[in-house]
Amino acid sequence: MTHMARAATTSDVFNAIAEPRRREILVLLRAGERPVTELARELGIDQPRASKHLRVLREVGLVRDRKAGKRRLYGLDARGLRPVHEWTGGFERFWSESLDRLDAYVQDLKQEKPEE
Amino acid sequence: MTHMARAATTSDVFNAIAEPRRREILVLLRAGERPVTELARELGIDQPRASKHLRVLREVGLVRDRKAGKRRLYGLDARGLRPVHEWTGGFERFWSESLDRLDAYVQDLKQEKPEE
DNA sequence: TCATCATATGCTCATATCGGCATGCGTCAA
DNA sequence: TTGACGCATGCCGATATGAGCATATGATGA
Repeated sequence: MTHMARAATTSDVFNAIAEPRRREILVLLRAGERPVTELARELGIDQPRASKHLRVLREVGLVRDRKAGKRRLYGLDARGLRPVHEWTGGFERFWSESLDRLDAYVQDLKQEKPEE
Repeated sequence: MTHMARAATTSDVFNAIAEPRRREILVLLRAGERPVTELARELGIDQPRASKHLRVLREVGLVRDRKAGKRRLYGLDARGLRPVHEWTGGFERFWSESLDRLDAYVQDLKQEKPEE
């Protein structure tokens, strides 16, 4: 406990979607529920890997699963993505409203003028 | 090289913002440029840590820096957040348009698996 | 009960990080 | 030139993962 090292990630949506495969899974699930095997096939990865990614997604609440006979269907529950969308949205004015401001910024850089 | 292990993360925006501190830094920078020392103080962390996080943010292009005399001012360049905002936006209909659909879904769950 | 299909887990290896510290480097002012 | 100041890095320790494989668990139907 002396060294805290990493910050325990897999229980937070931001980290869950930091994994490319997991983002792919979420995208695939927009088309509807699917069993692990099919997802694995569509992603081109083996079943254990797919299951593990799904587990992470389930733990953060981005997917839900339900048994369907011998299989287990995974479905999307995108509500957890809303906070991410809103957080990034908080920066919208910085990328839309100010292309000119960015230009000005670049000008400042060139002039090397101190300010604050 | 037989084992690929992890997928090289810190060169992608999704991973950059998966770190809480880094998100805090971006938020702070919305108020304007700041030198590392000040950011560190505002975050309550030491300077080296702040510098490292800023480095990651710089590498993915979310912040820019410019020398200002003895100091180095870091500024926000949120353009890189736009893709994240748009990606999550692609799931918007799944969290807004269908609260009722979700309810129905939950009902199904309860009926098939009445416990746990 | 048993064979089989569908999934979830357990383990090991190789890495990517993050936190802490100590230290190197560059800039400015006296 | 020298010393203080502001930052960036290097290194080490601890740990979270992800890939790969092998195997345990569950559920189904004969």
